Amino acid sequence: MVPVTEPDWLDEQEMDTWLQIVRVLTRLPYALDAQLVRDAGLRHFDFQVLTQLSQAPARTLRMHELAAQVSASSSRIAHVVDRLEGHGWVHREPCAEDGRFTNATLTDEGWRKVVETAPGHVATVRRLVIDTMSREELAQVGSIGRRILQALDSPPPDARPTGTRRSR
Amino acid sequence: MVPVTEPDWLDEQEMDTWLQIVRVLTRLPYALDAQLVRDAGLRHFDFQVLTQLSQAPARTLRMHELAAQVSASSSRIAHVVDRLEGHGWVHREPCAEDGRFTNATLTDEGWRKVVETAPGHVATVRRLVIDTMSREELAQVGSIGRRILQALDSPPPDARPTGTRRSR
DNA sequence: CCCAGGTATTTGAAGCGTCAACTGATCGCC
DNA sequence: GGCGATCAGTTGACGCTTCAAATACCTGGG
Repeated sequence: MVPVTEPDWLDEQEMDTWLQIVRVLTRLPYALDAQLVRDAGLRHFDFQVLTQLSQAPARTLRMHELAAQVSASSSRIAHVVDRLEGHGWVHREPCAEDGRFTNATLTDEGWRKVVETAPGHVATVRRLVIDTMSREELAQVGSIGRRILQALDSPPPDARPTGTRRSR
Repeated sequence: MVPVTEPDWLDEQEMDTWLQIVRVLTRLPYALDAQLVRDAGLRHFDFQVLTQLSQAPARTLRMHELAAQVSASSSRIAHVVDRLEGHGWVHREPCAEDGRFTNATLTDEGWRKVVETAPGHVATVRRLVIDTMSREELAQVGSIGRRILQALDSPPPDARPTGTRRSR
């Protein structure tokens, strides 16, 4: 019987870095939400949705495109767009050419909301994140982020092609 | 009237890095949860709670200490410990010396759960994060993480010392 | 022309986190 | 010694996310 998984533990430095990351993962989203809720009555996720629409041609995207751009499930997007539509910031309309699609469009009111909310949000992002780094660090973090996203996209080596589970 | 807030926009590189960070912030927690739920029926946050207890003297912490160590509100901790207690992984007991405190203790069963869950989780953390970085990058990310946490702890310059609210 | 299969989206229920209100217990001050 | 202040913790309601199931529409094959 093969030794299933030698723990392959994190050494001190690895553990320390991981700890910082977990803390940032926990607290940063909370802080972003807090600022936006306080200043604009908006969650960070909602703001991302509005922003994506504001940058799309004709301020319009199909639901599944929108979902992909903010890494959300279609169900989450459906609920969120419900809410945003309720506020009058987004308008939903079935696609004329292909009835399977639904187009979400940013309304003028939604556009105004984005414009008036953005500066405060950017200032927060600067203060909490961007301004804590030098130019070189900025580039490096960008690059590391891309690698992590790539790892997230690759299937775990666990998605075995039958009986090829590596014993690590 | 003072020019309210010059937008101070993010340049291309800053925006790119921020985008990567937002994506990681969105997707990494989801992936960590997914692995733990799949392999151990546990959310990442629950695992953090169990881990903190497992490392504490006598595997015991007061509720508010536990909360602080995982950056959670006391209310969240109360709910989570309810759940964990329901699984028999944690035991709650009012502190004998000072009736205001409640001690949360990791049970033997909880200890076993941590021990059997940890290797798979560590492997995931390695694959998704740690192994995407060189040693130097690891140190740098740790340091940047610390700076971001520090920024999260400092009050926004907006916490005005009376009548000094900047005009936004 | 109609049906099987695939894709896009919505819906509703269940679970978790947040917030505000509340209970209990200790401390300090007169 | 009693009373307000403060701190620890719990509770319940509400909102958001997830998950699974349902709907709606198109496409290709017989």
